[in-house]
Parts: sequence; structure tokens; C-alpha cells
Amino acid sequence: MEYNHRETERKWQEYWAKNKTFKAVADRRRPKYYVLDMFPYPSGAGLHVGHPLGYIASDIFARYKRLMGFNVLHPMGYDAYGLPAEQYAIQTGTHPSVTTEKNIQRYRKQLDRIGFSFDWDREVKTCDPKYYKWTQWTFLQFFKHWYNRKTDRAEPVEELIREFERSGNLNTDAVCGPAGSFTADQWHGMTGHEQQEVLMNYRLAYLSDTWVNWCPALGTVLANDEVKDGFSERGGHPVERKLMRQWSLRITAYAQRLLDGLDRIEWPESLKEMQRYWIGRSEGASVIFGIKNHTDTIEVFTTRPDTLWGATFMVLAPEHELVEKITKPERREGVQQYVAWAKNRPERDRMAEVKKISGEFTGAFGINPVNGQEIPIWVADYVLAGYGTGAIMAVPAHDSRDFAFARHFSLPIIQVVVRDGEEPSDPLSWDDSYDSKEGRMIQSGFITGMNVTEAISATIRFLEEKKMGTGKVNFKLRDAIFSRQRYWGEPFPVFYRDGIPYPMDESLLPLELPEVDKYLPTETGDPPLARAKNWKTPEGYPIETNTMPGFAGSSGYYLRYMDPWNDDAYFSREANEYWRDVDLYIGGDEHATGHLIYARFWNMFLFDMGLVCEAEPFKKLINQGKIQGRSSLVYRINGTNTFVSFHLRDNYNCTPLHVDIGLVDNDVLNTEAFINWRSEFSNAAFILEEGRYICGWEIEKMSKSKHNVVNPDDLIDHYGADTFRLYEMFLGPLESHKPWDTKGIEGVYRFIRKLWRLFRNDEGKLIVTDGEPSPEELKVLHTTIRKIRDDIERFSFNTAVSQFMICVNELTELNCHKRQILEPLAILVSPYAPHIAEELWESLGHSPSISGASFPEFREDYVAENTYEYPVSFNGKLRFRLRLPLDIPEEEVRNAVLSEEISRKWIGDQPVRKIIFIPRKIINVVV
RNA sequence: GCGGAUGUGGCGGAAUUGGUAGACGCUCCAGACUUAGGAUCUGGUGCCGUAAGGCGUGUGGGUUCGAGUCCCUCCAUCCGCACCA
Repeated sequence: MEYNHRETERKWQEYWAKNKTFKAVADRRRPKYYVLDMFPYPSGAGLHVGHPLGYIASDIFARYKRLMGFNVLHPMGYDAYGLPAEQYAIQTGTHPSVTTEKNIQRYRKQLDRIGFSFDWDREVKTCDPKYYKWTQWTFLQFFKHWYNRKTDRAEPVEELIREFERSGNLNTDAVCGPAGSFTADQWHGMTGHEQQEVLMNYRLAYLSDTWVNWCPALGTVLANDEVKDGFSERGGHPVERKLMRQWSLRITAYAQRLLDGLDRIEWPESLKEMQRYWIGRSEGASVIFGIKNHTDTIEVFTTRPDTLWGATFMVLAPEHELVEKITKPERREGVQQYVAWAKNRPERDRMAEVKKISGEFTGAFGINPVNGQEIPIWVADYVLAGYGTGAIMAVPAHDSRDFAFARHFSLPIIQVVVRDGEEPSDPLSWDDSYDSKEGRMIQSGFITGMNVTEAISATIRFLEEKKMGTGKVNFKLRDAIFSRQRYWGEPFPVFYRDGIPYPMDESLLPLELPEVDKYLPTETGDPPLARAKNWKTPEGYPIETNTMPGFAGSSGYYLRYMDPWNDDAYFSREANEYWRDVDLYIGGDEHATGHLIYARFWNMFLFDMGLVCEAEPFKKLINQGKIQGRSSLVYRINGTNTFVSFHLRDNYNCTPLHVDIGLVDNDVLNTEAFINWRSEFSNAAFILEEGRYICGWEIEKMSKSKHNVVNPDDLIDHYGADTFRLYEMFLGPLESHKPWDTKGIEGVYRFIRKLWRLFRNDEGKLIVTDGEPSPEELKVLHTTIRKIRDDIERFSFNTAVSQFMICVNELTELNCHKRQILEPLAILVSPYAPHIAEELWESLGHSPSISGASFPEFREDYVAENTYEYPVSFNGKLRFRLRLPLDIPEEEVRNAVLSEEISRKWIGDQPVRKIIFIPRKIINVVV
């Protein structure tokens, strides 16, 4: 009787659900371990074989940790707000919650069939009011806090108000907007309205006019990480820049801490690099340039204050506020035209035309603070409004962009750095700017002769003394725009009185998402929530109509899992102090600069508030690779409906077409099925090779349009969840991208049945015996215990599966059916193939569940040997093997090797110069 | 342009610290059982060669008794970022 995976898997899935086998309960007596998957957005298409890869890996690890005695938290939930459900609602009128709930049900069904050990009692959905109550609550805390640079943490705005009442903001050092300075008297003199406007500059969640990424097709703004190459990440629609009044989160306040924290967490280096780059720290100086005949000044940021003497012009971004003010009347027309053109140009054009040089002279001159030199001020779009101050000093000799610009408009170029051993040369003869990372200063006033490093600090000191600049650290990271002009998201618990936003009372949370008649903006262009009836407070004040972005709900979900039933708090202190942080987080690297940076920020803020006890939320993170599709191709002869087999295709002029992989077995096309596949192929003819039509193949993204999608449900029907889990792991290293080839699953399926046959014979009778295991059998078992343990610890799941196969192959060979061997083996495979393991465990007379068993202990003495088969090389080339005792003295090795008949052949009449003997490794004879 | 990664049989991959390259599996070949096989089992399967043997981890060089592994050079592919001053 063959192993019946259908019955067995259903039996155990029902058992686990009914008995809540994987329910996690905080227990101070046991060490905790928190294993988390990035929760999915439940799309309408359901899961394909790529999605569960990371979930299977984390599940294996979670089950392994249980066997090792840890109290494991392994929850799952849904990132349920998102554009697809809303776009569908716009088209069909179906409420997004309906679509979302349906998709969640489908996901749940698919997930359940794979046999995960999730504690489903802790499930969270971001669109559930019980959950988003705390997303809204956290937003209010951001609103009610400011960032104190002196203490380097977030503090309540109430305390800030008391400080303003005492001494204005003269002693305040905050990360804030352009607040200006005021005294206590001035503060008291302000109206309540004015005070609120001042405070808005300090809040960590603040409302301001910002240049945003506006996506007309989606009717909403997008965060920087939601834009790729000038197009929206979801949907691929064009994005433009627009000035809008928006909520933002002051993530920039945490830039340095977010950067420093990276050194303390075990994440892939590439991912950390991505975040470092996204944060974009650079050290330099802020320098203040005067403007000829103006009282205004221009502040620039430079990483190379030492090259100030080489600054020959300045450039303002088209959006810079001084452009209008300083442009000379005779230049006005040209500058206005240029600015209008540059501002309205779609973002994608600007990015595509980076090498195209454009700009206009304003007619104004800046005054170089180090030498009083007057240099022309230009406007050009190669200077970005969003970075630094939106203005630069141009040093064309040593910056390639400035160089190109200077060449194009014939502006002067002055060399101020020369590398050691080189002489200054005429910039007119250069093809590009002169690399100046190292070298000596020339033509640079008092810093002439210094090396670059000395010169930088000397210049900063000089600027600070003269109050014309200061050393400064600049970050590329921008504040996170937090408003979306969409329906399907968390409403802001904020109302407006006289145009000033006020937080709702926390006792009124959650502020539930209202019903609307249509999921579109209003005729006046307001977001969909403006359609909601009575969208105002009981007092009649209008409520905010924007909703929160997708990352709002996903930034703290891992905290909510710790205590998801709590209605009085985000999570209890006790729960957080027990579960603390995520020990292992598995998910895709597409979240590198989105979710993974927002979540760290969110957590750090809650850490400042004293609510969470760990500053970093995710201790170790692994990016699982993507599973690619393996497409099948047929070759149609151009202009005909005749298809030529793969190896004959070069003889014809033909075009490859994707064919559904369901019609192909082992690269052989089922021509009959192909003819019936689509009406256009009903009269297809074939040119065969050896009587068969062989398809070509290609590895590419799994997608419907390429007809290469593999669905886990079909595979689980046919082979079972255990086989599916093992095969997903067997495919290759967890982190690497790898193609899916259904063919290979057969090997793992054979393994499962072979494992079964160690326990039961063809009639289905238990054949486990109680005899004492032989040393050989013990050696197989303990080699496996060690290998499985070590492989799981280093997340090498593919090699662990290989070891299971080796173990079962060897035990089959040895005809071993002994309980003392098979019982530990069942435990070993249980994290990987939990259903069959439970069944075997039960049939050995144990009461369920095997997840309560202990991981078998490895015993060195069972694998120890007293001889070793040495590979013997001559001049590094392996010639034969020789079994020698392990304790053989080195002197005797020479004799043993040279006395072998075969050695004479490889030595010949040459003298033996040396014999290398490495115990337990190798013998190498040098002749 | 900058940053990161990866190159091993027909395919997925293994080799954890410089020490037997190709474990394990797929494919393919041969055989057994069978009315039959797309079931199962046995054996073989890096390349060249009848063999002895030679050659082999993207390329070229180096260190070493010994290199897939360390160092330098170049090439290819993938990913991320990209006028960031």
C-alpha cells in the first residue's frame, strides 16, 4: 500500500487547527523566538509557487526552534489596503473590502494546504478597524511629538510648548521646518492660530506644501520609493512633480540613527548598502554667498569647501525661491521661460535627458565668501530642488557636471587641486574635470599647499570664524509623504478648525472608513472621502479627506502580533518585554527602501516613547530569491501556421511563441492539445524531429502572459504538501533566484515514498523493529543529525534535503527498520515534511504532536572512525586512495605510501623530495 | 557612471576552515519486471580517448606541496541607484 498523502495531510491539518497546536503563549520560563514572514497583499490571482518559498523556509525554522525548546511566535496576517482592490472598485462598484475579504479567504485556503505552523489566532489585517485603530493612534503620537537634537530623541510637543513659554525657541535645537526664531514674549504675543502654525514646523507628522510625486492616472501622490524611473511602481503610470499641501512624517530626524542601526543588525550586506545609499549621508559644509546689490544670501551645501577658490559660478534649481527675486529685468523673460519649461517637464523626460545641458543666466552675481570674487548666478535643472539647499557653487575644474556646464556656456574653469607628482595644466585642454579626491591645493589663498583633507577642515574653520558657513552633514533621505488621495486606506483622525488641523481625541479611535457613493475624486478634485456623508466631527468640523499610504499599516504589524487582542493599547508592555523583537524575518528585497526603512523608523519612534524595548525591530533578515518561470516556446515559420521543432528551427525563418507549459511534458509538445488550445492553431502543422515536437525554453518572470505560471494547488493535489515543501527547498539556496522546473519534483516524491517504506511494507503493515542498531546504522543517523542541525542553522535548506535523501537511501540499503534509528529520523524530517512525520510519529505509538518532541542529540562517538581513506596525490594530482589508521605516526606514512606497488609508477626514477601529510585530509608526494 | 552580487556537467545545484571537484536530484542511456508503461527496481551518465591516460569550476596571470575556494587582470550576466553638489 502506497503512502496516501491526501488523507494524511488533511488529517494532520485538521488536527493542528482543532488542537491549536501552534498557539503561542508568552511564558517567562522558556526562551522566546520570533519568526516572521513579510505578510502578503492578497491579490486576486492567488499564490503561485514563488510566493510560499520564504514561508516554507521560515516555517521549517520555526518548527526546528520548537524542537530545540524555544517558545516560538510565528504569526501571519494580511497587508490588506492597496490599490488593486480600489481600482477594481472604481471599475465595478464592488466595495474594496468585499474584494479584499474574498482574496484573503482564497489565500488562507492555499496557505492552509501547505501545512504551516502559524498561530492563526494572532492574525492581523491592516484594514480591520481593530488593527488600524493603532495605526491611527501612532500617527497621532507622531503629531504630538517633536525631535529634540539635544537629547537625540522624540519628545512630547507639550514640553516644547512649555519651553516656548519660558524662553521662546532661542535654546531649542530641533529637527524642524523653517520656523524662524522668537522669544517667550513673542510666543505669548501670538494668536492661537499662529502658535499652531509655528508648532507645525516641529511636529513629526506635519502638514506642509511640498513638491510631491503626483500620479495623474492613479489620482494620488506617491512616496519616493513608490516611483521607479519616473513611473509609478504599481501600474507603471507617469509621475510628475507638483506642489501640494500634504502630511509628511519627519523620518529625516532619524537619518543618522537609521544609518548607525544598520551596523548592529544581521541583514544582507547588499540590502544594508541600499539603505545606506537611500539615507545618503555626506559630510561637508554649508557656505553662505552674498549677492551683489542684494540683502539676500544664498546658502549652498558642498562636500568640498576646499575648492571654494575654484568656484567660478553658482547655480540655482528652477524651483529655488530666490530665482524670481534676483533675476535682472533684462534677463527676466528668458529665465521665466526656462523655469516654466523646467518645472512642467514630466519627470521621465528630465531623467531621460540628463546629459542634455540647459540653463539661463539670471544676471545676478554671488560673492564668494573666501575671496570676495563676484561670480555669475545661473538657473539650471541639473541642480535639484530637493537636495541640499537647491543651490550650488560650481567648481567646473573638479566636478564633471559643472565642467560640462561651463564648457557648454563658455564659463571660466580654474584648477585648484593637483595630484602629487603632477603639474597644473591648462583646463582648456581637458576633456573632463580633474579628479581631486587627493592632492595639494593650488591658487587657493591661505590653504594653498595643503593637502585636500587639511584644506577642508581649514576652510571650515575659516568659514565658521567669519560666520559665513559651517561644517554640515547632509542627507539624501527625504521626509516621507504620508497623504494619499485615495479611498482604500486608513482615515486620518484629524479635523480642521479655521484651516488648522487638530488631532481627534484618542478615545474616539478608530475613526472608521466611511461609505462613499463612488471611489473617485469629487468634481472639485477632492479625494474620495470628501464624498462621504457627514464627514465631520459632532461639533461640525470637517475631517481630513486624505487617507494614509500602504506603508502605514505595515510599519508596525510585527508589534501588534505580540498582543493582537488588546483593545486598550497597541500592545502590552509585558507582551513586548517578552517577545521583544523579530529574531528572524524573511521576505523579498523589493522592500529595501520602503517598508524596511519605514518600519525601522516607526519602531525607533516607539522606542523613544518608551513603548518598545528594542531600537531595531528585525534582528536577522533574509531575502528569499525569486522563483522564475520556465517558459516553453514553439517556432512558427513566418507567414505560415507551420511549427518547426526546436533543433530544426535554424533552417527556417521563424518566430518563437510562448506556449502554455501545461501542453508540454519534458519539452515534448502535446500537438493535439496544442491544436485545441486556441482556435488560431486549429489548422497548425508540425515539422517534427524523431517523431516528436521539441519545444525551446527560456527562464523568465512567472506571468500569465508567458503561460508559465505554476500553481501550488495542482502540485499539492498530485504530490502532497510535504513533497511540495521539500522540493521548494531542494531547488537551491534560499537567497538565490532560481528557475522552477516541475519535472524535478518527482525525485523528492520518490524520497517521501522511500521514507514511508522504511516504516511500512507493501501491505501497509508496520515493520519497525526493536532491535539494537548496528554501528553502521548509528553512524548514518548521527551523520544526518549533525548535518541537518548545521544546515538549518546556516539556512542551507537545500543541502539538508539532500542529506535526508542520502540517509534514507543508506538505511534502505542497510535494510534498517529499527525504532532507535527511525524515531529520531522522523523528528529530523518533521520541520520539512510535517504531515508524514506526524503520521510516522503516531504509528510509532506516540501521542501527537511531534512538534512537542526534542531535536535528537548528536553523538560524536557514533560517527568517529579509527581509519581514514587518504587520497594520495603525486605533485598535486590524485592517483590512488590508501586507508590508514588515524593514529599512524607521521614517520610511518612515508613508508606506507612508498611501499605501495602503484607508487613506483608515479615516482619513476625521480627522487622523492617531500611528503605532505595532513591528518584526516590528504597525502601529497612531491617528486 | 556608482554600488552590490553571480559565473561549476545537458539542467537545478554540492564542495561549511586552501586538501578526493561534480554530493543530491532531474534528464538521458542500458537492463530487469510487465500484456503494456509516462509505474517500480538495478546499473551507467563532466569532456576527449578502445585503453593507459589527458583535460576540466567565465578569461589570463600569481601565491602554494596543493586553488572552485586566496591575490591581481579582463570578460559576461543579473540586481539596485543614478545630475545627490
